[in-house]
Amino acid sequence: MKNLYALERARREAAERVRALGLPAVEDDIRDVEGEVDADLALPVFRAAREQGRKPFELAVELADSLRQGPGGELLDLSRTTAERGYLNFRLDPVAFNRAVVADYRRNPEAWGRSDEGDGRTVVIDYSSPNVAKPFSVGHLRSTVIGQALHNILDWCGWRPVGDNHLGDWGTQFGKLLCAFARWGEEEELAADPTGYLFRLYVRFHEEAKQDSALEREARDWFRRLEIGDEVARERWQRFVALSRREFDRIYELLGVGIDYTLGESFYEDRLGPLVERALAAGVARREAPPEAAGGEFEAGKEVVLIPLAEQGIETPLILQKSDGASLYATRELATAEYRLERWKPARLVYVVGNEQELYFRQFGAALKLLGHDVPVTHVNFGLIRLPEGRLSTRAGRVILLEDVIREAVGRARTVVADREMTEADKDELARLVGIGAIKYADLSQSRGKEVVFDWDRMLALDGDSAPYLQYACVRCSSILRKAGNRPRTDFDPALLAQPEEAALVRRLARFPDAVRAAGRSFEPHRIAGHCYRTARDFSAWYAAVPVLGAESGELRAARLLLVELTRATIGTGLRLLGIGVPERM
RNA sequence: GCGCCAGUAGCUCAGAUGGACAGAGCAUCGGAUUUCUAAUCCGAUGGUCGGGGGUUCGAGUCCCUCCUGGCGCGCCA
Repeated sequence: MKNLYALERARREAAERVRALGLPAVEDDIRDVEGEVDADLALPVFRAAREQGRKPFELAVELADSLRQGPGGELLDLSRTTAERGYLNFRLDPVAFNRAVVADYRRNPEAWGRSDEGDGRTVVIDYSSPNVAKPFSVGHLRSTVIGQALHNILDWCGWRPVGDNHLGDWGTQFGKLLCAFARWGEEEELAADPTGYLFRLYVRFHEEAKQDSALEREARDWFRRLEIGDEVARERWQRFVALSRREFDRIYELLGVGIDYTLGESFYEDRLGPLVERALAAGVARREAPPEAAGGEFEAGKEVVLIPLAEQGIETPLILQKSDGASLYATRELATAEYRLERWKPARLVYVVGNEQELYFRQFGAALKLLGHDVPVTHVNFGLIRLPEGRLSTRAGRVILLEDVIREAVGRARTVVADREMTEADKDELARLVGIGAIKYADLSQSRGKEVVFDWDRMLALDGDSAPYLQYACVRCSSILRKAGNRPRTDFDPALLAQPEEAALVRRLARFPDAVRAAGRSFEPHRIAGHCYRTARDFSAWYAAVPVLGAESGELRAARLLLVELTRATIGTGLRLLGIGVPERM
């Protein structure tokens, strides 16, 4: 038996009542109403009217009349049902609704907003996935922050999420790095500043390769040596990976991100050959000489292994093996997917990867299906972060280091906090929560798909629609509850919450479970961010208008204290789902 | 050339499945603090939703077309 939240029950009730009058209304047809319309829930009857050959206006009036005269409702005050311009407008019964919302929360305060949509099914989420030997830039931030939020959200929606950090620790770029290191590498410099130095080598490689075409060939050969297990290549590669991972771990620590598994591309190395053979044997893949145009750097006449996808409506085939026998990103991805399917038996695979890989993921999904795996693949895409002067490019050395952003954000927050009455250590901790929260919120509060032009002031906003605004609302709640002794009374009637500002706040809070579900279904964390922001706004308005601790009666005070607690639970949970922490004081 | 994404207030963005007069933040202007934290609240100014057609009782949302920007299109990841 599912526990439905108050708003769902109200919608169901409205739909049932309408169905009882002979109209095929579904729960989803009932809309939440907000703003100046004089209603809480509404049903447009235009379609039904058309099917019955009636005028919408008349039908709505007739329905409203019947409902008004019919039996009373549970959560709806049917006596106040009205019709207006083709809409059937419902009113909640404020007494019953307030009680229901409070009861929903009290049933299990720790699980407020949870649902069982996922039904315990497993979903593997591939996110963060930075490349070894490259600095962690703000570009990787999006995948990391969105992925972690989705992990939390899907968990709250009843899924069993498995996060997998698919480290870019294999591929041609390592050939380049090994080549560069063999030519110009200095052990002392590597020891002094591992990732910085590797990055400089990588940039230098690309600069010199413009002049010297031999370098590209040399790099490919180094990667080939790595793949066949050459000892020098192996040893150096292992060191590069270890040094980078240490660096990444430090950044995840700073961000407060913890990913369930970190299995790099190299982990799947021994599955690549068999995968290609199997694809060939099954007739899914075939050998083919690449078109002349793409030749040049490769030996003419040699064949690649590819999966043709024209029948799937994709003109570009997916190449599994280069003409020199080396593997590709796609080969490793397919092997990775098979491993994940075997190990975790997921009902869905999710990839938090940038927009630019849209075509690739269509190819990947089609190829996976051809290989006999029927699991749905979701590409959770997001827009590139770019600078006003152009896109970020590791090769061109045009990067913004995440660490610099963090330092700047925490620094700005620290300035605001400077004159607070608290210990220096508490100020540091607070600045960290606020600064990092601001960075994450800037990313998670807007829809994923859009390109982002990097702007310090916008990313690090500390007022308005920002993380600190939400954190502040929570802190005010905590402060009130602390002063009330943190011991909530339960002997009051939630129906006492009848001021306009608190009625609005209760309705807002009641929508939280919907917001979480919507975020989970669409893989869009910003739906939760938006809801939390609106909640904080409603709370702040209420806070300014209505006294809590100084309420006229003990019972009213208790009721309002519960509203404060519920607000904190809502915004606090929302922020936690987004991976943003909340301080005790600000 | 083909494909994907985007174009909403001066700036940055919300507007899921088409629904009631298009909403926020910032900026600008004007107010609020002997009372639970002013990182706050209240109010005002500000939009032919890129242009043009179409479908519909109803379009920011769907279809067509054009314009602008970004990205992608067999041996990078």
